Amino acid sequence: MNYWLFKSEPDEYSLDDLRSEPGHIGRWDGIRNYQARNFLRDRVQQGDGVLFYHSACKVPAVVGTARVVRAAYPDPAQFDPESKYFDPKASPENPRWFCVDIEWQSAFARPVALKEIKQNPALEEMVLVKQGRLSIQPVTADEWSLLRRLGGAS
DNA sequence: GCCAACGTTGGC
DNA sequence: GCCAACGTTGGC
Repeated sequence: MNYWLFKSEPDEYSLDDLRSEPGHIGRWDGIRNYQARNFLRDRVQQGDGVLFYHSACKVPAVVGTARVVRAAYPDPAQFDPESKYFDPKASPENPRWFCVDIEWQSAFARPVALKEIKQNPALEEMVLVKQGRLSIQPVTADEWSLLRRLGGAS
């Protein structure tokens, strides 16, 4: 069982959007960064915990949690010429990009802002702090527990 | 909207 | 196989 932090722009896909999906399950697609792709493809397992992070917005913050319900499979959008995520170099025989399915789990009583995370000495080793621009990143069990506590998760 | 941090691409 | 150009990400 591993823990992750997934970033999403709330204007594109927010935690509430995930909750609104049928069965509270949504596809985490559109990842087009190689470091993030490699984590998604090689390391993210069914049952893993996900901190849901809102990026590129007024108050970047961890806003809740989700759970991985399906491990990596080829992102269908890469084969769709109509999609903005279309990749002409990808083929079903040789897919380049992957996605997972996640299930909404909880919304924090209080979002934990990036600013607050950066100021907390217990969180200074988070990838979020050390390497800013990575949209899928590993989180330790201690970081997971602390973030949930700070967010007032039950 | 600027630009810094990464990784990939491709000319030579 | 070097390295400049390019694409993506995302805080500010």
